Amino acid sequence: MTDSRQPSPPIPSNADVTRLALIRAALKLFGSKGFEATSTREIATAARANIGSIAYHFGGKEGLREACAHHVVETIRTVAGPAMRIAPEDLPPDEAETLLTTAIERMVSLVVASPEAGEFVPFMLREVMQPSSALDIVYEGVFEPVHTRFCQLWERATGEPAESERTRVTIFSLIGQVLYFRIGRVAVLRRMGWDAIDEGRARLIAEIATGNARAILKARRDKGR
Amino acid sequence: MTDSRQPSPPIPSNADVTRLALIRAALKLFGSKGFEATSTREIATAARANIGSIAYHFGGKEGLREACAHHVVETIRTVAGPAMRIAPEDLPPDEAETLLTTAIERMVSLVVASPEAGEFVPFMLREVMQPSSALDIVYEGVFEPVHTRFCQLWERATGEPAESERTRVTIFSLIGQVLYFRIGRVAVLRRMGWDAIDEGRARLIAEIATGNARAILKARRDKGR
DNA sequence: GTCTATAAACAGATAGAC
DNA sequence: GTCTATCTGTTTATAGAC
Repeated sequence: MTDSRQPSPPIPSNADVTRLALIRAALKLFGSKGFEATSTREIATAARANIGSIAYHFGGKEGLREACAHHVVETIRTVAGPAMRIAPEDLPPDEAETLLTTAIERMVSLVVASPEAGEFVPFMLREVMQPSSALDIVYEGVFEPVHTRFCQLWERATGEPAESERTRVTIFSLIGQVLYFRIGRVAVLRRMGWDAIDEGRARLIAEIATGNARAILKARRDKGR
Repeated sequence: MTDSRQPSPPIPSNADVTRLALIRAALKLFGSKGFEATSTREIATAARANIGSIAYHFGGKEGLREACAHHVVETIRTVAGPAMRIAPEDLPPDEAETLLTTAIERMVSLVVASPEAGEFVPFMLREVMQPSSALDIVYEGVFEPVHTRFCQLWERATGEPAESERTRVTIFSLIGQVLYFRIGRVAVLRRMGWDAIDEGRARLIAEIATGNARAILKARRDKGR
């Protein structure tokens, strides 16, 4: 009935709609409450589907978790892919620095954004805190490529080898300073006396995070001489 | 029977031993697996106590969580208390900077240390990720005082007001860069090709974290002129 | 205080009607 | 594909013996 054979943009079938609704609801609940704390009934209700549909589409709760991981990877690949593909060779140091700070700014937006895309981050953070079958998917699909990319930009900006221990650990510290604004969100809100992180506050955070990165970059360059 | 009336060092009764064993086991399990994913039976077995003892001593699972929070606060207060009480007034900038970097080094040891004290950190991070009745206890007992302390040292080192938005956000970024080595531990291990974080690796992380702090400090001081 | 038995609620998985 | 009824196991909390 709804089948019109278009090759390029596939028309979402009725089943696909249910499937996606389940993934979206699960992603949100897994991220905010945790996998074990979320019941399949809760997910089905939030997705306006029935409990049986989880078993039908994903084989079970664990399968749904993995489907969520794939969905996160695919979505991030779509939005961040183009920027990731710019070859780092032949980049002058100051352009590499600009790309790096821009990447940090984007990360702050993603991490701090309340709804929509921001749901991905808690899910991934929980996966990495408590490795499961879905960790490999998000690690290889997001963590590893993003970290590697940052390391390459760092090399172009400072001259330090991208894969040296020092560079890799430094990049983790740079990423960590941003991610904490999601993990410790309630502590941040309470300590700052904020009720939410609006755009202006997100800009302040981004400004400080990129400022930090530039300061560290500068210190390393000066030392390298 | 075991009651010898010594006022200062109270002899631990049989009940106190069970109580502490339960808290310790729960702290470890809540931290590593999460509150909901941990069953009371599991805790009782790990503590070599019976299930009923949790209801008896803490009223239930939720009460045990709060007892864990109090235990964490008390322990941290004992070990970090003395350093926290050094008055920040009249501190010359370079001494404030030294105190700040020393505090970061200690935080790295605590965060990266696998067993013992390191069990506190995952517990607190989970609490802050998913606020519960125990969050207030750890927030007011640890998060808030530590953050405030860092802000005061920052003021002495840079001249920026301790309670300005900029300072408070900066301190969060400084703390976040360290905490991520616990949250993203498995990602760090995998990306670094490490099987564990031994003392030498912990020193590398501490060196980079303190180096970052000094670089940011320097940039801010230069800008302030 | 310790320990066991049990109650009442809830979990995820499954079979089968539609 | 959707939806419901049900099975089986597990959960926390509780009552009561010792």
